[in-house]
Amino acid sequence: MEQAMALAQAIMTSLLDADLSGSELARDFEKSMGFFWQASHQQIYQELRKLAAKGWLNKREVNQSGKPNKIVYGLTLAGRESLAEWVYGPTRVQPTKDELLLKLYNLNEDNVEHIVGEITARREEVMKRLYLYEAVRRRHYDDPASLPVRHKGVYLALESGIHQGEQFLAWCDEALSLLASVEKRKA
Amino acid sequence: MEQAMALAQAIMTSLLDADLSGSELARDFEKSMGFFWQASHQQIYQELRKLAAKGWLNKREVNQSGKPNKIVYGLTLAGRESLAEWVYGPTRVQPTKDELLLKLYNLNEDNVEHIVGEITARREEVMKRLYLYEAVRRRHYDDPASLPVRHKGVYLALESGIHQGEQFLAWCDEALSLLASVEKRKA
DNA sequence: ACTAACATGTAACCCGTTACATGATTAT
DNA sequence: ATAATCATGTAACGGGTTACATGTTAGT
Repeated sequence: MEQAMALAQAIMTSLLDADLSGSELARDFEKSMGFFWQASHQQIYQELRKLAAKGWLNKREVNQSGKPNKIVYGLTLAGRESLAEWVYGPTRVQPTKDELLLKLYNLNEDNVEHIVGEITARREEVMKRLYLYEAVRRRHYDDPASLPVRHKGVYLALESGIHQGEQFLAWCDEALSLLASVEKRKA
Repeated sequence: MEQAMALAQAIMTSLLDADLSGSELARDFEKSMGFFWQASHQQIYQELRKLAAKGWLNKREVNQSGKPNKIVYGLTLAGRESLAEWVYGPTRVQPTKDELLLKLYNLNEDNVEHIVGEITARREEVMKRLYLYEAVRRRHYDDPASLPVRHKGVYLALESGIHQGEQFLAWCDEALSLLASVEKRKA
């Protein structure tokens, strides 16, 4: 039934604490679990319909003042049970595909400069996201050991994102310093 | 023309140094660039046909003693030029989707034990790959600063994999130590 | 002969992306 | 009115995965 990457479970997980509409979910994916899961709104609306048809979600329309109505989805009991079971199933990882690393295999005197530029730009992006994550950590997860169990899990996921970011910054610095010598030699 | 992740360029990059057959490419993807790019043999055979049709690769059959014949592909001049241009195009990243992090959002007293088991298993896997990468580094990239330009790029890609692995091990340790307290409290 | 490994494929299906469409509300 | 934003979709396309198919060589 579930062959592909678990978008269904990602959505249901987002609904653990609060009922959300499609557009809210799409925004949530960018912010909360965005660093290890992404989905477009088209994907989400489609999946929501499937999940509702399976009886794992229920839907209700909500009037909003100043905005068009939204359709809010919530987990059913069957949905919660299915999600709880899913945790014991096989775990898949879909490793990163990064064209930047591929480009590095094609490095030469002509394109060093361009690639150095790309690395620099990526470093900036990652640093910005890292600031956000660390702000969240400081605000909500100051004392991890005292958190309730489930929040410990969320904290660890966030930590994973922070570690990855820091690792990437360190790698960028190493790369830029190694490539600086190439650029000089070229000049 | 090229909308999706650059499998075509990944293949052509693998053919920069040596001509290879489909099955050799499939094996190469697992070993050399496997940590940031993966492709099944079905995907590769299909893409090879497209690339040959475009005139970016040429093919020739090679007799092997003790094995069935293989069809070896090599870059044409047009292929090399197209690859060199591609480096200046936009760079896409397809971030990791990791169900383990998603499962962490669903952490509770009942499943902690299972999740701890999964983290431990993943730690083992990553450590094994890390040993391989570090062996390669020690053997071929002992003195990065003195490498020819393109090998500097390959070295940096490898370094990226090593950094990621080390970061992941550190994260596992943090996670396991935080979750150990949960398991004890449960007992 | 039979099995196992190697090498190259084909076909069906589904997921995810891209592009486009529709209606509601607010602001100017 | 018109433009801009929000919210919810539909449709087409292509890439990737899964399952299956075919032939070759080596070993027993």
